[in-house]
Amino acid sequence: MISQKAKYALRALLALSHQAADQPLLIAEIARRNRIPRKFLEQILLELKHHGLVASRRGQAGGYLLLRPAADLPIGEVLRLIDGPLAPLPCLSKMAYRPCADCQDVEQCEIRRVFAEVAAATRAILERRTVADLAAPDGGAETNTVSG
Amino acid sequence: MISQKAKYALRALLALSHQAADQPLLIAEIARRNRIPRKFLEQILLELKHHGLVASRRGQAGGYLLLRPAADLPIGEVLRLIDGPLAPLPCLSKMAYRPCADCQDVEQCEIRRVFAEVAAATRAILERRTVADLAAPDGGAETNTVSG
DNA sequence: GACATTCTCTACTTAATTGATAGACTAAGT
DNA sequence: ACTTAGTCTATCAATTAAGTAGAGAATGTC
Repeated sequence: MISQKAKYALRALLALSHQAADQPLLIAEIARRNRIPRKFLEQILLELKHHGLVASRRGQAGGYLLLRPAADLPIGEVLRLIDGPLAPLPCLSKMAYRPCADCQDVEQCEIRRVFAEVAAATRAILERRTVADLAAPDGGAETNTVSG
Repeated sequence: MISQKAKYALRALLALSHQAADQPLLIAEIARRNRIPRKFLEQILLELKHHGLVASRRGQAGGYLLLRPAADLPIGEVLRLIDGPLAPLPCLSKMAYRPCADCQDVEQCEIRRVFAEVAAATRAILERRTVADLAAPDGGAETNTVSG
């Protein structure tokens, strides 16, 4: 299960993606539209800013802006920032590799092999699908479909 | 990430799968071989028993037995018992469907669409791969490969 | 330069979950 | 009756999840 925080982050980024590049969106506005607790959203956006996904301006006419086109922002990247590794086992994570605490030889781990398939499958989806894909209207035209 | 408990459960089931059908395996033995905390393993096996995956005998020559051939025991079934739904969102779970707390219309949820792909992909793997697949020796003969 | 606006940062809280540990209890066999 | 083993319930410490609180710092307006 992805966390509530990650869901909020994705929805916030989606909201920002609808915005013109010189029209920042207020935290309060994003929170209101998406029914996200405002103070919680502040933290989330700040985190996204620290990781370079969004920018912000303070004061009058301030708010948040997306720093990349939504189509260049994979869902997987957002999830990694917020929820940590996509992989189902630490020893399968590309970005945050860690041998599992309890198996002494990673290569010999029986469980690893099967979950490597899962890791590959989810990566294939989450690194291809972007925030722009979240916006797809009626199941129709998606941005990055292989078939189209 | 799958839980430590689920890893233990899978390893325990794998250990049981190597056993003859009339030769129960002791909790203590499974724990020792797989470096699983013994009392924790007791709970896990009990849970698996309550869900009908294994049987047990008490007293002298007691221990645990697998109730189905390992090849009929999908990894996904074990994970569901131990870690809960496989789906990345509650509203995508087949076994434990729940609308997400914060979106009022499930059909309209933007996030849902992309994660439905993830759910389908992981299900495809975890419902096909079984405990028997964990045992596959050197990357060679697996039980359920589509290609072979 | 006061003032309102809006983001920034740090700390805190509360509840649930994870990964265990403890110990009394019950059944089976000898 | 005694030993061997599984059964059940409670408890615990650490971590995480989700959210709240509030002081502070930049920015623009009058």
